[in-house]
Amino acid sequence: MTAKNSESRSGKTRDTLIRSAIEVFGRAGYDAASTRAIADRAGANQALISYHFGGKKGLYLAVFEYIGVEMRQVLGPIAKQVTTAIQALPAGSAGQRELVVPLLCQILDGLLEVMARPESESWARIILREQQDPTEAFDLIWDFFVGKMLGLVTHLVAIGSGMDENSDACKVRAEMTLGQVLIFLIARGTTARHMQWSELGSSEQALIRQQLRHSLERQFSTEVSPP
Amino acid sequence: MTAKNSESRSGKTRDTLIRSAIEVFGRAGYDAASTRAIADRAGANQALISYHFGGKKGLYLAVFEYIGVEMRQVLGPIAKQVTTAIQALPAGSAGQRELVVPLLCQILDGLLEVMARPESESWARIILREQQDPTEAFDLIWDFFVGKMLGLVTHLVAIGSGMDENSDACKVRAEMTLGQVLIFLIARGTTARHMQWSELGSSEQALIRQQLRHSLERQFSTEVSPP
DNA sequence: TTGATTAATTTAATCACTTGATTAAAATGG
DNA sequence: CCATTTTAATCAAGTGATTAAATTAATCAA
Repeated sequence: MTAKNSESRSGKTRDTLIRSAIEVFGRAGYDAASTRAIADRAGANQALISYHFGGKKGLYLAVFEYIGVEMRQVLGPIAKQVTTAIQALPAGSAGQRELVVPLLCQILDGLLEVMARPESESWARIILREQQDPTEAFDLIWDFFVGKMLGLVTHLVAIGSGMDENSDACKVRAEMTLGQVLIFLIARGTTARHMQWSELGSSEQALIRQQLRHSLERQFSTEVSPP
Repeated sequence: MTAKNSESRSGKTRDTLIRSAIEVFGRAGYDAASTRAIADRAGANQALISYHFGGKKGLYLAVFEYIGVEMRQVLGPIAKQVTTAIQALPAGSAGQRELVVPLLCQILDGLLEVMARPESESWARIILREQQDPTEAFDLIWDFFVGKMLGLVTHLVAIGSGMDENSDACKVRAEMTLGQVLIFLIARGTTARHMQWSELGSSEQALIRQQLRHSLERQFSTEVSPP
């Protein structure tokens, strides 16, 4: 196989096409995004999509592969950090429970920051669309993004709430926790009107983080909760 | 204007087309949904879409009008019930604060129930899509669905948390609260894998409601929260 | 109750246009 | 020179919209 590195001529074209495709797919959705629009934005010939990716669907998959790699680079370190922080303390210890809220904040803040970046706004849109009708493309990011991050959150929620990590109740609780921050990425239309925010800038993110921390502290404080 | 009631021949055709359009738009999205597919599913001629709605876009708007009416019928009573319950008690009273969690549950349970119904699964998909790129169609449901329901939640959160109802912090908190339940409607793909749920049936909804209540009680219990 | 008249509705055919993919020729660079 | 990559032209299929003809149902006169 010829090198896919972005140094070669072929590699550069692939890169440009993928980057353009992320924008167009994100804005229009898979079906409404025309290969011509993608090629035009990339300053490339339309036929190159078939040549390099085998077709529109191939390009779409390449986009998810690309996003998966980028996402791993940003969220990977956070995931590792959180994992080691938990494992550093004995399971069930009070110290571990005290870590739950700050670690949850760390994960959710990272998620918010990554997905709210102007560059990755298209990511969020693409993933959200795929989310509603998962195709094979979803597999390319599920393992890490959802599997790993959601798994970590579930683990933390289990520690913080005393629930069994493998119980449905705990998983539900974990998704609810994620929902508290994801809502701002998903319901941008509503947020824009409700808050009269034109963008999800740093000050808006700070406010969300602040309220998120309050909420998490209330939910997973170290006091015992009623059975 | 000739009657639009579903008794007349014209009215029946309009009704059938709208119902079919909800399914097709929901499954495929606006662009990917072809007028022929909509007409076929409705057992009608494709040209009738232009005749009755002026075109594809007109049909799309009619769909939102339809959804808006239906949603009002289901959520309207809940909204009224909650409003009167709050107003029955003096503002700032302890009794009012005690109502916050049950009333929030009532709203969110209603939302979950409505949007999780098999018939309205398509609604959720259409609204979510529109949410990401709001067009004029969004206006047809914003006022009630988001404006009113979100407004009520914001009001309850204000009472429960002691925040100023008009502050950004309170609005953020309200959206976070809604996010806890909406995530299950939005991230079906993730939920399906994480929980290994094939549908959002009554037992699944019951589990969500239960955890939701726990979470809300922790967040908005009557104890004073730190400033 | 008839049968003709008329407007509203439905149908089939066709319009110009865009879609994703393919092809053969041209260009590029090692 | 030659393999790789890019280009322009073309394909069949599908798009939303429009048209004129056909059908339906209601109205009025007898």
